[in-house]
Amino acid sequence: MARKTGSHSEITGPRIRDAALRLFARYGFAAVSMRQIAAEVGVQAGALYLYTPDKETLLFDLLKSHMDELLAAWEAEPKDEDPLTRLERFVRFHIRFNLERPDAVFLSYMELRNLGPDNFRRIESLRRAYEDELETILRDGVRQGLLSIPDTKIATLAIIAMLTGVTTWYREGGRLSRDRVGDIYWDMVRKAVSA
Amino acid sequence: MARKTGSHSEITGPRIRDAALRLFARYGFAAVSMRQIAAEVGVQAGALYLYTPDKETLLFDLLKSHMDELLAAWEAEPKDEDPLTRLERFVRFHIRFNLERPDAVFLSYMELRNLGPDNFRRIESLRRAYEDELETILRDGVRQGLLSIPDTKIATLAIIAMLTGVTTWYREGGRLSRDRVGDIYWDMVRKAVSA
DNA sequence: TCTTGTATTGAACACACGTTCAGTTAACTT
DNA sequence: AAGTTAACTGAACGTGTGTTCAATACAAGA
Repeated sequence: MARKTGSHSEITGPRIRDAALRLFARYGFAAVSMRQIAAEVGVQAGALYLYTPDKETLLFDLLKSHMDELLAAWEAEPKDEDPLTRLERFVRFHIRFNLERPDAVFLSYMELRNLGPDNFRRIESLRRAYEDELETILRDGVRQGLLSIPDTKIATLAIIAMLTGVTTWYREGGRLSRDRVGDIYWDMVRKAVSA
Repeated sequence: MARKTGSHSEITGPRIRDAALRLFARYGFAAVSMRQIAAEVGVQAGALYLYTPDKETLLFDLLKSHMDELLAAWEAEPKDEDPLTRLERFVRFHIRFNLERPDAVFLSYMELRNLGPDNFRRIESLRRAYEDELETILRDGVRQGLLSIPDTKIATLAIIAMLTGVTTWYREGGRLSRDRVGDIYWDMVRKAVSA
């Protein structure tokens, strides 16, 4: 038996990535076997190797895609003049983007250690590029006297950690809408860095 | 060959826990084998089972001990009257305590998913107890008109996420002392929740 | 010095792992 | 209708997994 009716590369490839993302996020990279991923897709383990050279590359591609999408989506946001408006946009953007991809966010913050040194560095530099976007906003705000921040680098990391934490507790259909969550976090961030 | 000179249960036990904590934090629970832990201690894998019934219980004991220590250490802190002073104490306490145990902190936030349902619930309820300590402070502050917080539950989680994030970037002997880090975060937290 | 009990070894168990590949089938091309 | 190719199977490879346990070597007590 081989090649079931109606199966194609364009379908199986994404399905493998989807299954891997969900399983890695739920159980951890090392705890998930290639056979589990294959079973989820409805295929034998060997077939996965038509789509990825090995397991680590599968993880890397997921992380890389996530970071690329994150940076591209932020680039696509309108560019405001006022640092305070830009900061508000960043806060709401980060929450919205992360709540739409909780699995990818979790992976990105938890499974970097399963990457080899080279792959690790590539993801890290994308992450730093994203952090720099926020820090630039904060620095501009300080320079214009709109914000008061003892250390913009730490403030950057603190704000991102705080915002990213949303994914750990937010549940769809819960007490609060996404917009309301955005309002609440923006209130805290704005006050935390205000002059 | 068996039982090397000068080895005792009181020594091997803690050494196993130390090695397991370090390895689990660095490589992840599932990625670390009992043989690796044993090798770190200088013992054969079978010997570990004199100290733990199985691998998951070893992880659980590490997480449980960490949470117990965390709650006990917070209990031992002076109890202030003023909510603002209590909040400042909490912020500085959390940073100080976590920076002293980066491995245990990392484990506690990353490897809960490797616990069975019962063990998971036990750790979760300890975590919730700790979060309640902070939320009580925030609520008292709001009630006395000292703080302005749209949602104390979210503020609790946001503050803890922000503070815990310190362990991901702080390096001993780096640009900032621990006290300075405490100052910076307290500045941000105070402003974020101030009336 | 001899006995007793504890800490540890080392081999074995059954199973699961990531990965490879010759073989097989369905779909596409001509 | 025949030939070609892409998609996938199923079995196998060597290695590693958590865990058990009889055998053993040391330390302490009498």
